[in-house]
Amino acid sequence: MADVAAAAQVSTATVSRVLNKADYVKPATRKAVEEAIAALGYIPSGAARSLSSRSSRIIGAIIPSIDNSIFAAGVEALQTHLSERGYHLLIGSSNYDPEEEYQVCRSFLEQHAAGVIMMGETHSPDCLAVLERYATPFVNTGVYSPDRPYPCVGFDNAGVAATAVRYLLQLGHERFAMIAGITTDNDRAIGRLRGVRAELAANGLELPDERVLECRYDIAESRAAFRTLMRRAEPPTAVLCGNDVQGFGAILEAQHSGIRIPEEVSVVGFDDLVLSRHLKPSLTTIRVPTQEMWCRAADMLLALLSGKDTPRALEIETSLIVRESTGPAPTR
Amino acid sequence: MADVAAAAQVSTATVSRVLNKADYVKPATRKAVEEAIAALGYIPSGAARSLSSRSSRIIGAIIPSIDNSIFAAGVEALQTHLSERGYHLLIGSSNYDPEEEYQVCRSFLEQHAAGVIMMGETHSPDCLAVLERYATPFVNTGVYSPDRPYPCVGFDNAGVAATAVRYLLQLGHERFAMIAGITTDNDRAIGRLRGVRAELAANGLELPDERVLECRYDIAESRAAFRTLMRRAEPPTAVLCGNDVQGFGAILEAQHSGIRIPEEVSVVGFDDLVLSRHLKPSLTTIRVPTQEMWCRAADMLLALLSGKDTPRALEIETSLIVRESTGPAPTR
DNA sequence: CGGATGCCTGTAATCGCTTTCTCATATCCG
DNA sequence: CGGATATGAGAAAGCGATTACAGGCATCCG
Repeated sequence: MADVAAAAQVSTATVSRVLNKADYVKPATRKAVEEAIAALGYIPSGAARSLSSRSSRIIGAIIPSIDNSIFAAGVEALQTHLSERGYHLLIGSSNYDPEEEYQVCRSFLEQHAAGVIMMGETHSPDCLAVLERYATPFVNTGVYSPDRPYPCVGFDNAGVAATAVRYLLQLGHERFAMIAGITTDNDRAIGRLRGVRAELAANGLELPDERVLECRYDIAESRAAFRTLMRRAEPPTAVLCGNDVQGFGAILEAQHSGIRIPEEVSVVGFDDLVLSRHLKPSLTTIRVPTQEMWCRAADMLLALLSGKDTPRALEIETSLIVRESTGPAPTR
Repeated sequence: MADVAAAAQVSTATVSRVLNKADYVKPATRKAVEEAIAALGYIPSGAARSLSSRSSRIIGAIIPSIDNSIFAAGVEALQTHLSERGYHLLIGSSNYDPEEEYQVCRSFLEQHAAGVIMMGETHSPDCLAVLERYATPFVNTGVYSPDRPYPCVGFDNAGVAATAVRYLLQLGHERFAMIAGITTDNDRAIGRLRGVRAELAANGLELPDERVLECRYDIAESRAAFRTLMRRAEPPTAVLCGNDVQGFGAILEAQHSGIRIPEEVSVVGFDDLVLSRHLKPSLTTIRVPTQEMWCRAADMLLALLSGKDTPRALEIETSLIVRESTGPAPTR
């Protein structure tokens, strides 16, 4: 920076002013500084900046697993969105484990992250405490809980899952099953399962435990789960999946074992991944505008950072996309 | 840090020594400091550290697009691998554009990245220059060019693609087509196409331009490309895809338009994504151990950073995975 | 025409750590 | 037992920015 200042015949304070677009700087001076910067190929030190300004342009995002289309698409959108606003994205994955999430969070704080975006609202007390202690704002995504004190951008997983159930009820289904995500420490998975249960209960139907199989968002495991369900004495006529990947597992397993979808059994996914519309049969699912969700979460976080006032809970619209994998309940 | 030092009744220099695991510190003193750190919930400032030590624990990775399973899996593995070694991963995407890559690279340098990992070996001169200027080592992944001066971890795209061609030739195929990735600024896509062309030429066969369709790694575009190829007067009996996603497009399009794979046409992918084994027919492809590739790239970069000596070019083993999507050439 | 005002720029302290000296103490050996 | 050698710990100088604070110089107005 001293070199730039010398080259432009100004002080480092002025260079700093030019860099930060603030304050008064005479156009001619500004130009001289900018030319010096370009000529010297000067890149300001982010470390020094954040040290001295007590703020950084780094945002951390903690994702359960990047290796899942839904998160990958979100991270991609987030990265682009942030970089357009001059921020950098630090990523970490928690593997759905609050303790790992806490560790990642600490490492973000170590890097002076200005804010953090996390999935869900189930965080370890330590994690919340350390964020609080370092006065670092955060936003929960994938959930919508206006009554809770934490900023969030997402939707009501239970309510949305209930929508899918209502649609299947209209089609005359009565024997339901669910391939759910692992519910341990995963409020989204829990919410979806709860929503399904509640809506069925409201219609006098039950979802017995043996009709709920939890598995990871993994095609092989989901295929196995679907196979297990369909081999039961009384197989379900409708299978709700916790996520599209599980829906893919169901459809692919059906293709392999000759089960006809939707004639024998209807399948509904959740997320609307790109592949869903291309499979045969295509997958009926809940569309979640992932990219938008992450960008809105970033916006909210940036607003929080700059002290702008912003709603602290934002609901993202989801919609049921009916495709080929669902149909009327088979008549026995 | 001063608080910690005070609590442990030592100087900040000693706290620093404890933190950096170096130098001599009496076990008792070390323990006192560690307890003080834990008691105060102290998190050292990465910015101050890198400012003062002129080195950071940040590695930047520039990926063309995170929203592609192959990169997502790689990034996931990379993040985990680095975090186990005390490093943080900064990510950026280039959209296959060298200029964007350069900008991302600059922003990494701004954050004092200790090293950078990039895809491929096609980088803008500016990018190379700035990395050089800031003495920041980098590793190219997805390519293997032992003769070039830049560290790389990957494989010979042309050579590997040729393997797939040889296999198809053995099956009696003579009319080939290729759904290639967009070759602009993408040396991997170029290499694969070149390898296919070369191997065919070596066997007296030609791959005319009208039998090569470039499209993005996107199911919809690949479906369209496959459809176009198969509607030709003389459709190919073997279609090579630049990537598994394009292979998925081919298989899914075939499912929809009633084209029988492999009876009418054989399809080969590249990468061996998870879905490949689950589609029906399952996709014959080249397996690329992505996770391993990224981890080895990280290892090489860390070795470069610590001055350890390390080979500067590492070849990753790929293998042809024969599945259901390929078979003998149809007899006319 | 003098002082107030506003615009622009410089000086220097500071951010939280690392690291080089420097020095005190403990250990060792002949 | 004395001096050389390790070992352990502190003092203080930066690292490269930001940001009060201060001050110079036009401009403006009474």
